[in-house]
Amino acid sequence: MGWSDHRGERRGYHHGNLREALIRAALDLIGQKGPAGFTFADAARAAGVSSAAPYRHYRDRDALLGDVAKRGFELFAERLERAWSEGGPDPMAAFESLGRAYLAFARDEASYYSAMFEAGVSLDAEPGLREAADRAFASLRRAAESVVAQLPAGRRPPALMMSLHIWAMAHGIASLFARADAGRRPLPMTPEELLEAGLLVYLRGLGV
Amino acid sequence: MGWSDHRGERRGYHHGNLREALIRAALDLIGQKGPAGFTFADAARAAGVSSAAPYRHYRDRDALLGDVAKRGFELFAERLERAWSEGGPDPMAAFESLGRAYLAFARDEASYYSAMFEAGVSLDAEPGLREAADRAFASLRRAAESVVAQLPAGRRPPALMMSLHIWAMAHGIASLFARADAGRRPLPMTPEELLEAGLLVYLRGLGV
DNA sequence: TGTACATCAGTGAACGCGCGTTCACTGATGTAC
DNA sequence: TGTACATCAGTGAACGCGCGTTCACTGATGTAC
Repeated sequence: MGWSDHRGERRGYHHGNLREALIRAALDLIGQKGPAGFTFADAARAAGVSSAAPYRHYRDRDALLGDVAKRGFELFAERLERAWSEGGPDPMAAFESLGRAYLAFARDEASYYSAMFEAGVSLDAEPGLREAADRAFASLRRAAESVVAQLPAGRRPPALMMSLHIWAMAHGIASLFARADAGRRPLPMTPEELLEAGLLVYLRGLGV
Repeated sequence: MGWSDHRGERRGYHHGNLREALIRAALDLIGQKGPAGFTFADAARAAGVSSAAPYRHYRDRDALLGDVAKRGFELFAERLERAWSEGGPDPMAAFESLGRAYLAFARDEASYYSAMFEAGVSLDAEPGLREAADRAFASLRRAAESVVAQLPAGRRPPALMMSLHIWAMAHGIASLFARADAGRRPLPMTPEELLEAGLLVYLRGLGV
């Protein structure tokens, strides 16, 4: 922070916020050309800095990408938790809200989503990455547990399995239909409606 | 074909089967380093040929990748159709077989699956690509129609929507859990069991 | 409050490397007669 | 069946380019006294 904090402009010899600027540059470039479509040098250029400067902050391009993925999962977890909002006003409404938040994130933060799920970043690549990913998944799991708890004791499916199904369907819809992936398939409904309908059918199948 | 057809060995000045050799090289390299992890020059090297040779067959790396994706969809469609085997012996069994075939393809032909869904290849990149992808999807849709037809006329969900749900769940499970993606999440069950359970719940929700 | 000094976060020049691409060429194949 | 010739599918040398990476350096910041 400090003197270079206004709209990210350079102010002198030191950038002052290069780490953040590199993250933003990486997100921009992912948005333009996909997760494989940029280099360390590109990121430096986009941040308005010499090609040697990024080495003060990241070991290499993969470390930068790993940090982007980590921040993505942190943001994702926050968004999902907020949407779930502790199950209120009632579990079904919270559940729908969670699903919409999932797709909204995949669309609005498409570059983050790409770095998290499509860039081939290993969860062990960056300290804290796996924890951040776990935290995001925990939101889904908590929601599943809450729904399961509504069922009579004899007919409760395993909440873990249920949350994996929900995650798979949401991720499947997001990556097949909800990305601006130039040339994907036209749908008879929006991805949000598709996911909502899918989750309703699934929950009915569980007896909810 | 002809004189260089035995196990792909070079036999003289002409390769004789370079196109196929480049495809195989691309698949190998995707398997080793991911869809972004190889270059046109790498493919030439792996095929045992000078770096100028591939230009006789492909405009550039993207054209090669596009061809790989197209062949992948063709193979995928065949496998799905064979698994469905015209709905026999009964629709539910055929349905399960289809699901297993989906995951088996994603695992056994991981390089093809990558080129098809993770390499960012546009469906318009290569003539015939979209048609091949449509044919694969048509298998899923036909299966959905067959299951829908078993329901009483008043309670038939749209088969297109149903097939999109099934595709999304299968793709979600394949890409989140069934890839050897180094560092993914441990599961309480196999991806096949997870998909089978998910489809059963979903179908029960439809009233099947 | 001022000064000296350590540390931090940049610069810019340099390098080796491999990629993409073109080119004139050449060996092998196919075909017309 | 043999020969001449067109075409095809390779070679290998060359090039310009941008990337990754290192290095000695330097300007700015923070802090001890």
